[in-house]
Amino acid sequence: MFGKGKEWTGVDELDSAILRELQADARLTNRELAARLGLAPSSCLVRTRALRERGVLTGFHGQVDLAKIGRSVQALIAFTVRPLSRDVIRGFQTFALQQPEVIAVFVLGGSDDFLVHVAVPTISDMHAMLVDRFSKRREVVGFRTSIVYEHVRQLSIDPAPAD
Amino acid sequence: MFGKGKEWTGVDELDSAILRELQADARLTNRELAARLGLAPSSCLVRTRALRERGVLTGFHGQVDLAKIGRSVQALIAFTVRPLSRDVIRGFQTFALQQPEVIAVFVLGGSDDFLVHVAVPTISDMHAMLVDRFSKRREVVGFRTSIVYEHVRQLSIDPAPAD
DNA sequence: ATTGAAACGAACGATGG
DNA sequence: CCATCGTTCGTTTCAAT
Repeated sequence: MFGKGKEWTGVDELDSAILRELQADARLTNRELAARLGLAPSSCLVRTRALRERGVLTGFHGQVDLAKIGRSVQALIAFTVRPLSRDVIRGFQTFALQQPEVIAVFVLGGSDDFLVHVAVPTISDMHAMLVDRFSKRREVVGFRTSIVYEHVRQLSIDPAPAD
Repeated sequence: MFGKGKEWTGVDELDSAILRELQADARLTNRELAARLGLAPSSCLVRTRALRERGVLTGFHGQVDLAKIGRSVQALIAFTVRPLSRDVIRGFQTFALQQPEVIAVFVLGGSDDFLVHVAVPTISDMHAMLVDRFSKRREVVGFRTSIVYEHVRQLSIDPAPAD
């Protein structure tokens, strides 16, 4: 009927514009945002708040340059874990997120079970992390490491076009 | 000598705390941030500005719930491209980032050359994107798609501990 | 839904401790 | 680094449309 699944929440052109601007710069003042949309600050505030309350906007986060905080080496590590039960998945995920080197964890379907994005000062820190902590976990039956030379994110993700 | 490579920029405990708070909530007011650190607002402002000017803090970004903007299906796609020249790498990366489904691109070393994170409304949109656009590129010699069931990011990344 | 006006709070530069 | 003042600017509420 709507073609977007049950999570679809009406987001009109104005909402989209708000999302676009705030994804690009979370510190835009409400006045400036309103001015860019040709809206009164009060109306703009109502819409932005509604987007947060509906859970469309989930948060605002500062970004740091990893190299400048002493984490120049990035990698993606694909893990296979066994047995593939809910408990094991949850346990590994929790463990991974507790490691200070870990930036993000993807839970996957396909040939690998997890992809873990890490940032460390040097290659030997990565080796130490893998052999001393990750491969000591009993559920880990294998992993493959790929160095990340570059990581670029989209400045802003648009809502999917209406069908 | 310093063990952190040439990008190392002195970040003390107070700076770390600022980075931690602003990664978790980019919209903290300077006053509130200062209060949490037990610092005067004026001093806090000086430090936060310095972190931006030194490029340690690179930006502030709003986050959206992908499902709520009609992009419920996420995947990671590993691409192999040939020949592996600078121009080809740059060209593919630029192309990928222009696709509205693409959230992020990783340039890799190892068995795959790129990892592309995408979010689409449905599986058939993903299929269409791959066959109609990505696999038409001459440099693409192969790819593997893994579904993303979950994607969790660390709330805050700490500076690497001093050696 | 959107608005304007008014009250409140925050940012910021300057000064001096 | 802290404190305070003063100006400017932003936020938020609310009655009205």
